[in-house]
Amino acid sequence: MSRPSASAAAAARARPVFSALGDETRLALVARLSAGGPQSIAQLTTRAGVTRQAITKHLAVLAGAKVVHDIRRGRERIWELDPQPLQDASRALDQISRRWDEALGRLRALVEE
Amino acid sequence: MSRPSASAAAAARARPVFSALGDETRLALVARLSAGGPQSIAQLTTRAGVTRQAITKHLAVLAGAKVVHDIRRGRERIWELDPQPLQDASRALDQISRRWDEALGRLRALVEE
DNA sequence: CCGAGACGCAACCAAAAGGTTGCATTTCCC
DNA sequence: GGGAAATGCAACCTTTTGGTTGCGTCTCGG
Repeated sequence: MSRPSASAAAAARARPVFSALGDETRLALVARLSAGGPQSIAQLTTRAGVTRQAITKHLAVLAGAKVVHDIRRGRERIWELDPQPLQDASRALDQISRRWDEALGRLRALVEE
Repeated sequence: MSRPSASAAAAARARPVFSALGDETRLALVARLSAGGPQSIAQLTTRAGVTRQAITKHLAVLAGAKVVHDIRRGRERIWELDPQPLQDASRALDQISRRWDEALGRLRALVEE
């Protein structure tokens, strides 16, 4: 098995992703990019409820967490989802749950012995 | 299959969890509870780097996201992990990744036709 | 060529977050 | 009984966050 700190380290690495997805606007952006594919800032701003500049800032935060990346094309900037960090974060959460189950099992064994 | 908004709704429900885990101290608390089982505030404060009051506040935030819950026992308050919301969040992230793969596939098909 | 479309940059602002200190309470246990 | 342990409550402070407005720049297309 893994060392005690293995899942904790994985979670720590995923922390920027959690932080980025914790905001409602940003999570909506990710959902949109996930379902609608690569889109420009102007496109992502429509029906977002906030200014284009706000969207730009949010995209920068998401990019900082490696959740999205941009591709410049002419006068526009296309943003695309990066699924890998999301997968990693997903696995990290799963490991935390599993580790808890193990800890619970050990506790029960301790009580019943 | 699910409707277009299915994974988005799941993600939206998981947002409080992401928000809660986005903080370094809180993520460390979750990791500790996950690996070490139920613990009191005093225990969780040791080697945390911040005050007991700060820990108390963080636990309140985690409780708000249903990630932990407390059990009062005598003069102390035991905090325990709640794995279900973490599992749900994990699945939500997974679905976002999958949906992106589908969208990518449709895009490629569109280009190559 | 030149107007409109798509962005970038910077200053500024109000609210929320993270943290601390000080003091009151409740519960153990010698 | 009484001190120490474990917490709760509240006021206060600083930094970060999310958002806006204003203006300049680059690019496409008729």
